[in-house]
Amino acid sequence: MKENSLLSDLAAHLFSNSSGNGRTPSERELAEHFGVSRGQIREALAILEAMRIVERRAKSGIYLTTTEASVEAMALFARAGVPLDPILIYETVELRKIHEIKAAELACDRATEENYQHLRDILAASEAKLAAGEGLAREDRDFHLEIVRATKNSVFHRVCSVYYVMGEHRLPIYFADPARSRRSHEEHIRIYEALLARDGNLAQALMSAHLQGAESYWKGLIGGPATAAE
Amino acid sequence: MKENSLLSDLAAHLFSNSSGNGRTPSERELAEHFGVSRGQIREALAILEAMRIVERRAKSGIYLTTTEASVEAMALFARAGVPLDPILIYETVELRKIHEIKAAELACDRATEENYQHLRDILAASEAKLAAGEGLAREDRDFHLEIVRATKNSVFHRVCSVYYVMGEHRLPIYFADPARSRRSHEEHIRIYEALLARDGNLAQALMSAHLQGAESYWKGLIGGPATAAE
DNA sequence: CTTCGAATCTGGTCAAGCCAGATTATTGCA
DNA sequence: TGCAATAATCTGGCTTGACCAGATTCGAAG
Repeated sequence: MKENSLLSDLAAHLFSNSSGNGRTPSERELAEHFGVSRGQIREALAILEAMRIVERRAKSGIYLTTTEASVEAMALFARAGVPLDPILIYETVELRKIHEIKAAELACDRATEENYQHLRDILAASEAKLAAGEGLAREDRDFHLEIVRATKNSVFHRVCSVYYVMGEHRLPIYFADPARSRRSHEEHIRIYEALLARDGNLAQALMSAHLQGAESYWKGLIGGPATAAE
Repeated sequence: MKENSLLSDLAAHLFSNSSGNGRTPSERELAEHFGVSRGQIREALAILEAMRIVERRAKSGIYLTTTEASVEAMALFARAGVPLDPILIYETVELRKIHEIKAAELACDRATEENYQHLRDILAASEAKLAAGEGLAREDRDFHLEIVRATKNSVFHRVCSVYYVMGEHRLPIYFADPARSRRSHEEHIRIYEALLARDGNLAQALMSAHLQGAESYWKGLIGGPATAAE
């Protein structure tokens, strides 16, 4: 959709065309290689530098940062349309479990009427989508993020948002199956009820079971964390 | 240190000089306002757009994205030297507790000899720093991140790295107190021993207590989550 | 083989300009 | 007066060319 092909192409090119010391081709060379002006290259490099993928040293050159790519980088790449390594998806699901189970617990203590209203709205929208035979990708994201929002921890919400940005291209596939969508929706309803009852233990358990579904799905798809087979 | 003043200045300027529809001044106006060329402005805008703070519509204008700032934005701002809202620090500490307690548990199952060796190296470096009367900011970060790394979940590690980037300017203050540094170091040792013994429950408990110290510190400093004073 | 200075390279920055669609102002008709 | 068609203007996207000054490199002198 909103792809920035130069950004990802450039990143790929830098990784494969850097010297032993991590120095990459010069801006001028890159510009020529990609058939664009230096300005375009500089703009992309500015982003890459902000992501800490690259370091620009004045009058010296551009160097790859040895640090592994940051979350920001992952998110930005995802937003630029760069596909995510399957193993990262699995890891992301594991993290989601950690985050969202805890979020469900905290939400039981901190959720306000506004949160509950939003959740009801989202569930109603889900119902409508299901009736229309459409996927629930957006509603699923909204539901889960609303629970995180109910923790009243904005950083928590921001962090979790990243997952959904990264999974933006894959969620629709997950929800393409009507039966899965229906089951997911019903689990959401039960989670909502637990939250409303402010039953922390139940909410955690339900959320855990709910996310287990996603985990098994991805595990089955990519062969687990240690045996990632195409 | 690595400040990009134009980036933060520009962001601030955009927020206060946008029309009702979120449209900001044009690139040419911004260039003139900041006394730089359009190229500089475009580079900064590219980053702001990558952070989803701004949207550039061809032949139309630059518009503020209504979405609240993303984690990437927070991290990038932090890296650019923009101070963090105190309330966000408190929220970050809460999140750290969620993450790192779980990380300690997982690390007990998954840590390899390499992780243990790194932890030992870090503890030794801490000892040296303490003897030299220096702060432990870097070693503290390394210790905690190594435990996260031991979970063998790279996304987990990336997410947690963001916290330390955001707290980069404040950690040195925390560790300026020798007594606090010493106590922190000793807690690290005990956590390491629990990890080595692969005692998940103990590791969790120790990590929880350890982070409680940081939480109280920040809570005392900013007056808690709901009563942020000054 | 080392040393030191000059030619070259590099990122940082600026200026001026063209393009074509979006936007806005203006004109002219009903 | 009201509105629609038209022209002038504005805007981001992108390119070319140039200058600076420190980093780097390379070759000549010792």
